[in-house]
Amino acid sequence: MRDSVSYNAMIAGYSHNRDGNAAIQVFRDMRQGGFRPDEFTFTSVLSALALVVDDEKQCQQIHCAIVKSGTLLANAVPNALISVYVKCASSPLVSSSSLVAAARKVFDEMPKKDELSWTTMITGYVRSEDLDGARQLLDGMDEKLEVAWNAMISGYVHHGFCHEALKLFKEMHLMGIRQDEFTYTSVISACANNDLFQHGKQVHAYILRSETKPTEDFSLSVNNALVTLYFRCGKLDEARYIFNNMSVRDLVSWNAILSGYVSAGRIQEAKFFFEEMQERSGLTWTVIISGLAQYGFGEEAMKLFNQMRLDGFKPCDYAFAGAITSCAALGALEHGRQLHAQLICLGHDSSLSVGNSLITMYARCGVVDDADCVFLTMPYIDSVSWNAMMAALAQHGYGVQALRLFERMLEEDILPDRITFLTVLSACSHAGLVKEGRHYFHSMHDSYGITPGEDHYARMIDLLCRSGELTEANDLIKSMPFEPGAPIWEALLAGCRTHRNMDLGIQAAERLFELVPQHDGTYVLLSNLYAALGRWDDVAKVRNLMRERGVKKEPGCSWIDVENMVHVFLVGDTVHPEVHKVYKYLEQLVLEMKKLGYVPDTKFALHDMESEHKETSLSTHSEKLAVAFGIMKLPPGATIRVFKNLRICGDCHNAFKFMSRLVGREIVVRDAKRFHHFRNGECSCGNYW
DNA sequence: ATAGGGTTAG
Repeated sequence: MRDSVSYNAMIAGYSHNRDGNAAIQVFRDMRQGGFRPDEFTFTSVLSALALVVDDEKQCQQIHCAIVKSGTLLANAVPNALISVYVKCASSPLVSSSSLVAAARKVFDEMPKKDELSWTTMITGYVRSEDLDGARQLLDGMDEKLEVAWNAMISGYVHHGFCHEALKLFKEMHLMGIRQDEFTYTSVISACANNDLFQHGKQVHAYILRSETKPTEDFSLSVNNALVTLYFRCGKLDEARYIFNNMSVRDLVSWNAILSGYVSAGRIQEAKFFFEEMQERSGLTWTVIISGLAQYGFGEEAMKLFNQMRLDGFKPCDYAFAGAITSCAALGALEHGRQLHAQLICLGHDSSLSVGNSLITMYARCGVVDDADCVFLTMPYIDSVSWNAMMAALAQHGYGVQALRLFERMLEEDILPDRITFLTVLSACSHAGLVKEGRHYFHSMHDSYGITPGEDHYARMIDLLCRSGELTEANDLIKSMPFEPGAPIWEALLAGCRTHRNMDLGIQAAERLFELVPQHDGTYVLLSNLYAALGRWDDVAKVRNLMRERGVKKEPGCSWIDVENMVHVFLVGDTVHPEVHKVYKYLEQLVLEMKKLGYVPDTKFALHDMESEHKETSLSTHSEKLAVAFGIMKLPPGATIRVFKNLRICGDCHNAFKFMSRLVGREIVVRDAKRFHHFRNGECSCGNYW
């Protein structure tokens, strides 16, 4: 036979071990056995219920039982009851407002509220996003209760009201309320996340002045927040200094220094710290994976994504987004599809960042339709989604559709940002929409108050140059409120090459030689400009200049995904195991293509900067090798998707038109700038690239 | 009962 004391002990035991359901079951047994629950029973059972509650009825039932038992007068019981209502309110399945109101009723009826009552109630409002409700309660509180103030401040920070948080922080100081590490860390991160670096540094100075005797825990958490603050304001050395001088570091410290270096683009340092870490969390992996993906280390990112799983971590949606971004960069369509399928199984596919990265992945792998499908089926979208989808259309030459999407975005009252306009301008550029480009370029400032940056000017100049408006482009450069940098001159030089404007082209090249003497692109463009005019002596001069200055041309490199394996070909490749078969096959193809009227562009062969030797035949271009390999290996009718690190060569572009007709297949080539879809002898870029 | 470390778009 049990007595009520042993029931209480069992309930408390299960509850302590976080087994809420078991505790509740014992509670039911106890009541069926006719035992009267007392205040100790209810405090245990309420903390058990808080672990599993997801339904308003459960709250009401226990509330009712408590009222009947008359235990509401002991503060521990109503406090725990408030806490259950609050927990239930933050469950996604219920409407929180009535639950918070019920909690508030319990709170109001308490004759003597204690610190816990106030804090729990205020946290309840914050959790259910009722910041005004929380604030009213805080303002009506006579006690100087720092925990409640901290909860309020962090509530403001998490909901983006960082200025309110800072105001409250000052007020707290003026009212002489004790401030602790919770206060400081919240305020520092508010500053770090909202570009309020001056405020952040003031807070730092204030802490240094005001602190009496910092405990170990105080220093640890405050320094963790400070490391992030200094990274965000670009003071890498100061962040590192704080980290180095910390007497104790925990996982948060290491993650802070890791993500600091990642977001500063210092991948080498990030990798170093990642390797050094003794303990890692899911977040650690997510940070390094997305960092590697973003800065062009796709293979490494994928490797770590797999390793993360082997280490027993379940990747969160952000980690998946990083892996998907890697697939986008690598053009690993099948792998990307597999990740997508896994996400659907895991139920993560409604995540915003996953959806956004999928749009980009499908687009950068050449299948715009699938990108569009993701975009259309996402349950929530934000400006990133719109930008990603517009970019997808723009890269594939669907300029008009991209602009139509932009107009729809405006109709739906989504505010365009700087990236939106970058995308809009490149959509115009890829599709030759000069008039539209001019209009949007002006409207970004006039209608949306966004000052065009150098990158916007560069796109605009690119657009003007492509359509032959070199004078207007030059005027635009002169009208810029800042000194033109490399991107501007590059756009101008590229345009001059297309339209054979020698004077302007040389002018641009000279500026580029000053600004970025080691950049191989300048030499290539200038040499192409000379070649276009038949000035072979000058072509040779540029080559010599390049050699003298020790500038190396980045070798052309193309790759193709066949059966989930990436096959890489370099220009004039001799490394790929099957490359000799590929050369033979390509020769046959060229013979057949000549019958259809293909004439190899020999000018290109002689003066192309990509080939080391003038005699080298055109067929050694890496994109030709990769496409030929694809035709050999992929099943009949399958689309050939090839990726190239540089821009596609003119002769290859011509050759692929014939090839697509000859073998009756679609050939999709992604080069450094955009996509080319070859189908039935035509290219989607309309020779405008 | 409150905090400190993150992501996707060009």
